[in-house]
Amino acid sequence: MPMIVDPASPGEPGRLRKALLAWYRSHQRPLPWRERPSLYGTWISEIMLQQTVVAVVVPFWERFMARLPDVAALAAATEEEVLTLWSGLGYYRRARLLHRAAREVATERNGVLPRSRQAWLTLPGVGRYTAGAVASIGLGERVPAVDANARRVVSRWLFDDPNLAARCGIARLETLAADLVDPDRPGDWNQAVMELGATRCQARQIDCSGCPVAFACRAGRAGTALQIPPHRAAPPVVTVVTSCLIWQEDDCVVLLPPGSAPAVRATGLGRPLRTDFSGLHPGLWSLPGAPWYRKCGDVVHRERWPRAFLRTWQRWLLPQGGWDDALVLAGVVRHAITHHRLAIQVVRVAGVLGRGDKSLPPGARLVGAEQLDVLPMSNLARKCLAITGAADRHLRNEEQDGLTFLLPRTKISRGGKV
DNA sequence: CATGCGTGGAG
DNA sequence: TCTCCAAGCAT
Repeated sequence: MPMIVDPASPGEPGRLRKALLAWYRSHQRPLPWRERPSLYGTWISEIMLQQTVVAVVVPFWERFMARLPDVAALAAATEEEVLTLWSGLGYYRRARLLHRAAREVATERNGVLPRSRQAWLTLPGVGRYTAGAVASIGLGERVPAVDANARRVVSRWLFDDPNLAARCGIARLETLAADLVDPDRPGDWNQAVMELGATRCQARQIDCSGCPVAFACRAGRAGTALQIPPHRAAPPVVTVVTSCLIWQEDDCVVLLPPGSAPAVRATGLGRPLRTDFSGLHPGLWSLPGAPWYRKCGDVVHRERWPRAFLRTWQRWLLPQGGWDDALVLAGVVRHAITHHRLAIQVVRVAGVLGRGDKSLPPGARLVGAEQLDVLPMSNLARKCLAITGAADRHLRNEEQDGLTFLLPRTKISRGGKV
């Protein structure tokens, strides 16, 4: 690798540091974890920020910190409590690893958080980036924190040739980035690099004329910044159709416990695309659901989905038949999960118990509206529930006991009786 | 090293 | 409506 950090060119590190830190001081956003800095709060914020935009994280961080203000409280909490606080934020494995890490700190470190990047790296859910971020921001340790933003920004500073930049691996770039970290303000430095990447130096949109450190940027000078780093081809989008059931009894709805397999398997829709959901929404409660089926452009298939799912649910709930108007297609919820685009046929039924032989599936719970707030559930499930008005309170974003669920605006195609 | 894992917002 | 993606990590 021919590229070596050259502090004297494009600018001595001192000049680069001074310019970027000055910009950061006047441009940084007043985020809550910056206003009330603590090692624990920094840790929580960094886990929440993984692959998540700042604006989404803020209310979740506030709520989490109010409920579980220190590592002892987090370790003492149940996993269900932690996941409830995480509900809606996504990537739920982060929450379980965070909880596991807190318990590890409590039992194996006398409740004291690690005091170095090296030690942070041993905790579950803490990788190279997060360890560097927490150690530099929370402990003042002079270590790099190279996320996607930092990688892009530093690559552009150091390389003008996209091919050379592409061949510089993350480990190598981390070494190069380490030499740039400001010795006196490593936390501010790392945040400044990321903030620049998030605002002025984005992947597909750059503002070199407004950049405070344009003088130190080789790619900017060469006009190659937008090609660095090379963007990877996104996996092809897969369109999927599935169904879930809103099964009401009195004022309650049936929820299945974490880890439940699909309750039914539809016939007439071909081979399911996916039946194993053990990795999706781990630890969360869910509505009774069906496997995922690949959506074809075929009009015939499109018309078959609602009826196929209705028949399937009917057979599951009322095998004795003779109650044909009980099931209603309440609507279609659209939701994206990674590269999958889901169209979920939401089917509703009420008052099954007592009319037939059907009983609750093992582990299932009848949950009232007030309980929905204190159970860990995905936003996908909440969007489906919102269709019926069973979760009207969610839509009004009312607070209960310090918890506020921020449901996204959900577009729902209303269905009728079928 | 490739893949799976959520979600909402910007363009 | 659709594409792209945003402060990664574990496996």
